[in-house]
Amino acid sequence: MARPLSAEARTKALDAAHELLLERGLDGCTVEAVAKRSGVAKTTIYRHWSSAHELLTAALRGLIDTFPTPNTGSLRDDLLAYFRHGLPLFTAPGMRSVVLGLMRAAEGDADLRAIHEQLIEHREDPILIIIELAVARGELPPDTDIELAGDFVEGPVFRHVLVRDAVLTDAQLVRLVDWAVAGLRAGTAVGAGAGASSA
Amino acid sequence: MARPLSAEARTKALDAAHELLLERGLDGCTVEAVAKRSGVAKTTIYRHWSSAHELLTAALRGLIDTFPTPNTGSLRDDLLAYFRHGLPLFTAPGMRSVVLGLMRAAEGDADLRAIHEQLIEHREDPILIIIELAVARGELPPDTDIELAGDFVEGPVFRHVLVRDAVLTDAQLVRLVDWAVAGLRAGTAVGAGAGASSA
DNA sequence: CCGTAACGATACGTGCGAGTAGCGTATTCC
DNA sequence: GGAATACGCTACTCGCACGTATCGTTACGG
Repeated sequence: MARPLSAEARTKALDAAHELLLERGLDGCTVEAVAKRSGVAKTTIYRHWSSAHELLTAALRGLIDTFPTPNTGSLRDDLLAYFRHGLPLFTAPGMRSVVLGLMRAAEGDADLRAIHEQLIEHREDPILIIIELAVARGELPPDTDIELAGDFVEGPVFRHVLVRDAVLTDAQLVRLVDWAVAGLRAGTAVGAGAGASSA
Repeated sequence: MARPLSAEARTKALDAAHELLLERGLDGCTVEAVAKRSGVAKTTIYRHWSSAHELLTAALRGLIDTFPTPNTGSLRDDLLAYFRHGLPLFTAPGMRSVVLGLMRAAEGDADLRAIHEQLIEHREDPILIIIELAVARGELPPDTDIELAGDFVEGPVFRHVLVRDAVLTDAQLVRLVDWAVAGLRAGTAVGAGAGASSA
């Protein structure tokens, strides 16, 4: 063999795929669109990835490896740091389509399902790690259902940004986080409002 | 004119469309699929609806007009009633695809956008009405941001069911609702756990 | 009871993206 | 420096859904 697959073509194609994902979402990230934008010929793309599917999953994996897992020692601060970093990504023009499309695709697609899980499921989701840390610190009750708490914390942001397609101001984010932390803390101390003595 | 458009064909097509939406989601509800399943010829479908788009929106509207707005006098009970009724619909095999696809489509599609808003936005969303009632009753602080509270309350269920595609047991639902109510109540009465003296 | 128009069936044409084939050119390993 | 091979390009087939055209058939209304 005289000539290896060029890293340049690969990089250019992946970059274009990332751009298309962010700008036009999952449906806009077709092989033909990637070829057109990147300048890499469609045939060349098929030399690097055996199918449109593999290109897409590769591009997606590249995108989701950018979420941080803050550890400030405070649940509230961890959550704020996480959301403040992740929000711009979620609010990219096509990112809603990516996330939502991913969920749809996850229904019947093994490869996308794996990405979906890495994006959202246990052990890979920074949110869950943040909550586990809070439980370990004693900031949350030891019997806290981690994954359910993850829904409780991240769900509101999801709904606001992805479902309602609304702008989430920092003040609103802070309020959501405060509500969530208060709710989780009240989780055990049901009968007593005493738990709220935190602030 | 000698023969009106048959209500039977219309009904059969809409029924098939509903089935397809619930079973196979937005993408599975094509004119050809509706024709095949309903036994109504594709040409006939186009006599009733001028485009695939109109058929789809008609079918969607038929689906979303089924959500209740309970008013038990208790925020907690209203929320539980709402979710207990709505959950089976959300968890139909294709319903996630419908809701999520709707959000994606809502990005650029005027008609779908209208449905999207009816489904999720202000004044049409039972969740928001439930919260408004709670505020009016004094169960929640008068300065509560209704829509943000809607995110806070419904978001967790969305994430659990739609995003994570997990089963939501009734015990988990109760816990989420309790967390949410506790969080919202703690909203203003920050310094004092006193507000929780309700229960 | 007769005409009108909806009905089902079939066959098109269109658009678009996946994936393939063949060509001439450029590059890199040996 | 030469052989192998990736590269870009063009052109193609295929599948699928939309939407239209044209049948013969059937049912309703006047």
